[in-house]
Amino acid sequence: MSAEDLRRRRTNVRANVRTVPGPCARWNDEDADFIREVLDLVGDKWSVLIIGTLADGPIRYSDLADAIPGISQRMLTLTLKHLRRTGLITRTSYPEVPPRVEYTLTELGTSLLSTVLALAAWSADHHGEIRRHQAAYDSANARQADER
Amino acid sequence: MSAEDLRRRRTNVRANVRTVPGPCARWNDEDADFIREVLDLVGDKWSVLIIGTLADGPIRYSDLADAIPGISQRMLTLTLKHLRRTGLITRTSYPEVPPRVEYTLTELGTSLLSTVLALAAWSADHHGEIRRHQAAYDSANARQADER
DNA sequence: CAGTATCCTCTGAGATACTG
DNA sequence: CAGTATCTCAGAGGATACTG
Repeated sequence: MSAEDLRRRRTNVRANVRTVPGPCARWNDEDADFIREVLDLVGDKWSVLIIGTLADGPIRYSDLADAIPGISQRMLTLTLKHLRRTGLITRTSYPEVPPRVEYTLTELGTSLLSTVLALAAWSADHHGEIRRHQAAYDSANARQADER
Repeated sequence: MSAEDLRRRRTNVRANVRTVPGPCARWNDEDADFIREVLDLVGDKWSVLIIGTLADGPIRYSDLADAIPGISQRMLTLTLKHLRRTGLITRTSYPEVPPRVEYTLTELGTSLLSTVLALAAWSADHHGEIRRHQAAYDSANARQADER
């Protein structure tokens, strides 16, 4: 299945159902799965940060830890395993003393990175707007709480 | 800050640091925050599904529940609140009997949707490749477990 | 250096029951 | 219809200590 198909397909499914009884369209299970798949991949706290760091070229475990403030060894190791299993990164260990291990972004990983960066860019672009909405929403809620 | 800046900025920061002591670049805190912000927004289990459903036009609470199989009332309500607070959707209640409430995607929400759909499309495109990597990784691990 | 192994906490999310 | 109120639990993630 191709990229452009996704949007088209869901729209079609929706349209089909809508013409039958009324408004009650449902997600195609497969489409929902694709969303779950990416979220499972990049929806966690560290994956994107790691992938972004690897974008600058191969890097060692400890340098990775330094580059990503706040990550615990446990989470670093776990996330690296996860990314490796998915084929987004590769691990190369050099039999030296002291041991050296480098992590590298695969082509698959690079292709994902650019898509994810678009998301971060969206956030950067609309950050102000979002903050304004949140503030408005919160103050409206505070007023409601007062009235009670 | 603009969309194109994001990539450029991080690269610069990285380059600056790299020229000083060695490889030990760190994420700019602000950039990492942008990533956290989107993830907090769409990284959960239901947000994207809801946004995607709203893309077809305003829809009522109960129709939303039907359109998204598996979601609980609690999660639907909670996620709707979250999206509303961020300004991605709006809520309009019509004072009728029985009550009618419609949720509508804002422009902000629409702009996010298209970006997120790109991610889903990526998943659709690389799904096969990912599955192959996972299978390979798992069987390699199973062999290791046997050898022990 | 590059990880494991444990323990612990806290939150995301489901199930169920109730209400304006 | 469109929610709210509780209870519950699994697992994501942190802290700390240990190891090939």
